[in-house]
Amino acid sequence: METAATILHADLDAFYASVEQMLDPSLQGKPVAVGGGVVLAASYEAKAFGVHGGMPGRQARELCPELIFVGGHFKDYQRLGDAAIKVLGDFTPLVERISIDEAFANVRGCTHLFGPPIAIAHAIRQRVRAELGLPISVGVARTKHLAKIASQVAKPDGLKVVDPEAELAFLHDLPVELMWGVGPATKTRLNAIDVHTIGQLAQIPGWSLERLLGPAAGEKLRALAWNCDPREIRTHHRAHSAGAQSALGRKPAEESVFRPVLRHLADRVATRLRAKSRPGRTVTVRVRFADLRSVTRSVTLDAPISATMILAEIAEVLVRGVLADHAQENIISLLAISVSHLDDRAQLQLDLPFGLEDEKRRPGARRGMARFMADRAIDRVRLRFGWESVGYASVALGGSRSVPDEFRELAEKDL
DNA sequence: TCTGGGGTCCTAGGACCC
DNA sequence: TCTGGGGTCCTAGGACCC
Repeated sequence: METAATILHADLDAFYASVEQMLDPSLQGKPVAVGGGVVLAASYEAKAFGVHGGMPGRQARELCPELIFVGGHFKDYQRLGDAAIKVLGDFTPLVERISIDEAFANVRGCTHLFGPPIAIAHAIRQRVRAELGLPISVGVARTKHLAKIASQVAKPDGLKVVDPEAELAFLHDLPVELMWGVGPATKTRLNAIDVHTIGQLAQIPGWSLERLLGPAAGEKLRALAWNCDPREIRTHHRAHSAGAQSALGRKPAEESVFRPVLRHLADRVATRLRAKSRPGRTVTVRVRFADLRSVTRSVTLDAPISATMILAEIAEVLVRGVLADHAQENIISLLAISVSHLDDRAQLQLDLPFGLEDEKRRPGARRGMARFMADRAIDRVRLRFGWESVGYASVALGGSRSVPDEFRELAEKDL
């Protein structure tokens, strides 16, 4: 654990919206929303009206009549997000990227080159502003949790340093929902016992907190409230799962609906698994009904898979099972496929065509090999001619998707 | 206020093994 | 042989994060 405040948390402000304002100066100072049907990101001017990410576009327009919708320059988001994180990397190799627009860094080892952490934080903000034209907030503290909270407090376009001597004084006045791990449900439970600040949470006896929130969450929040955060900067992560989902609006729960959607989802997921040579053993599907309740089904195979059609068929069997168990539901609003238990072996390997139940142990090697070769061929064609040039179900779905695939790709984590 | 997509972790019960 | 304990894996659901 660090003894000095050398952990930085850097977070680009209203990232997508800021990029749009930078690319088109006429948008500066104005309420901007990226997206259309759904708001993917809102500028600070739009947030002042109550507009926020995830909100339906219609509702956003009602809150803010002069709201300007822009299409979204997804390639630029990726490029500029990478460039901003790279600025951190110019100071230290100890960088942990959290998402497209956010990262931790530990500057403990480079202060002799660049000065104290506050000077480095200042330099990072200036460089991102000068070189990329984007506002970025930075928090500096002794722990990741505190650095993250500091950057939230610093927003927008600010810098906040938490001195090691003043940590609890800083932390305990803040509302509990600023803590990492306190979302709407936990906030409601804490508020119900009259806990509103992190300081109040810190005063709750451990056993009481664990009874309220469960052993893991209780212990974790109590530790964080007393600023015991042992987490180190981790420079490389391996993903534990990969998935894709698609909101459907309201569609009948019929094969003609779910089959093409599942193929498209399986295609997206399996292609990523193959690209990283990380097949997985557990297939999970999620079906959301009209009332937004959702049900999951999963199966764990004896061998990992990454072939598109095998994944699609297993997903289909699972979805049929869900629908059979909920025969009274005839409208579905979302389908999802996720593959977990990803193979950790680095080397490339062939897919074995395992299916469900009795198929679980039956090789059927010829069918599997044919599918594997077909997938490889499609992967190669796409590499040269683009995703839409060939595929199983993309054409059938073309255009009907609510969110552009470019946006989906931004959210994908490296496997 | 129920709206999009890609992830992580925790819980609880059951099966199974030692 | 009716009585203990520990560990691992699987499944389903929930909360949370960006």
